[in-house]
Amino acid sequence: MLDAKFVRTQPDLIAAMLKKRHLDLKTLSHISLAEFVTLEQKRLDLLHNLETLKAKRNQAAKDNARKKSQGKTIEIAALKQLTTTIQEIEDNVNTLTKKSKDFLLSLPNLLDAAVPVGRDETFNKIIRTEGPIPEFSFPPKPHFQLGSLTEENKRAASITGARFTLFKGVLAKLARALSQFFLDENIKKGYTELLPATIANEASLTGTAQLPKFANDVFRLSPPHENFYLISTSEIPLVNYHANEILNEDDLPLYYTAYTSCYRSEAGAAGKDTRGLIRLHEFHKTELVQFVHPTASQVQHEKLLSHSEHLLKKLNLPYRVVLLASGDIGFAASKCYDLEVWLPGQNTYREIASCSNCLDFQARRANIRYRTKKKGNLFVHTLNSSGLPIERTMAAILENFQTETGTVHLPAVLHSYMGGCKTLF
RNA sequence: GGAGAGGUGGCCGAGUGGUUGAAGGCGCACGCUUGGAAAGCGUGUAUACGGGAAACUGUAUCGCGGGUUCGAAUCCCGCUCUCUCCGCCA
Repeated sequence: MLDAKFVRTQPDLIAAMLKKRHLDLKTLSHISLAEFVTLEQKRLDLLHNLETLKAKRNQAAKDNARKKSQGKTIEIAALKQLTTTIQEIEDNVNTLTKKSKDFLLSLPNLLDAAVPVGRDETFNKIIRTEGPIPEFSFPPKPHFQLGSLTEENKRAASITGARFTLFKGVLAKLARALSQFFLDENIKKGYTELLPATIANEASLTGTAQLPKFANDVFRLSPPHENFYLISTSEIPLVNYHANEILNEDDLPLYYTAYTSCYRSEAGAAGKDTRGLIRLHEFHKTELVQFVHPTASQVQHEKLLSHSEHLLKKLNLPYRVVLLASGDIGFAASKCYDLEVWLPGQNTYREIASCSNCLDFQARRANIRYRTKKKGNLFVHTLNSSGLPIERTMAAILENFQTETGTVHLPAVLHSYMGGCKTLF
């Protein structure tokens, strides 16, 4: 969420940001920027009016208290009328305040100056490419044709449905090994491990900005549990871990990591990536979240990126770093790097991690501040990155390290996590 | 699921209708004291929004939302969370 005062005093900057993002305000909100500015003006006028009347009432109540203690009579009729008037104006103010807040919640974050301007992902900027692309003496297969994945996917579909998966034997063990490996490495980098619930409430999803705009992308429980949602990422519990808190300035930065299941409805993705492990309704992911001092967030963003990259490097997976364009970047992010891993079976790079600096956008929504000695309580900056998703990493391992006979050589760092097993299938 | 108790500032804790944004304590900051430290003494110490160049000032906030009242931390209703006991349960 952006600061109300900022939006009403500099609406042109908001308009410019929306244009860069190629977003039409009409699709976000039923009121325009100009209407918001007049709405705010009206709200502040009424608020001033209301506060004057309340001051009058408070003074009268104090006078009455004194009179009563002196045994004098109290004049009530006029004050009764005053209370009625106050209630009417207060109702109006509340209505306007809610409209104003709804509008602010529907606005995406401001963009960093470094974000490439462009309509879609074709404008993303490739920052660097890491690791040699493997060469095969045979046509490399897509991951879903390796091992027992085809068969297990059928079973998963019959148990649940499309876009669900199931692992058996060594693949189940590989998933487990990866989760342990990721958590261990993240802890080494200074992250504190959390194991949160994978259901969160409406306030938490609003805090990280999955709500109100992206309600279609998440699974919601049925009544009477309609205030509960399945988390689409553990960023939700990790960021909201400190919701409504005032942190110590000296404690920043705070690092958290969690391995959880993640649930996504993939509402707009019909027909895309229908086979294999790339796009699932339920997948597993280890996530990285940082709460940092505003002056440090640029530097921390690069550091966070290096933490995600570290995992890919340890696994010897070839990847590239991409800076997302204004039309492709997420709602809450002001600047975002994607890590894209090489998938030989598809002869392309695919997103495997998303590393975002949200500035104070989420902190404002979730009310996460830090205490300063001189400047009062200020909003922290939040950053998040994948560290890493299990299924997409498995797909990358299977495809990059496959052999002509169909076996797969595991990266050395996983051998101990696999109980000494070095080759799959 | 049943019964009960509770939610007050950074923390602990008083307050059951009236100049209470809230006693007292702890913590913290600054000063005095000391060779130095501790103790002691003094002063200060919530947040948000609005107005003001500033000093300062108005409003709101005692879990959340409603209600009663001239006036609510205090009374009433709903919700929520925590704790204790019972039941059930991985």
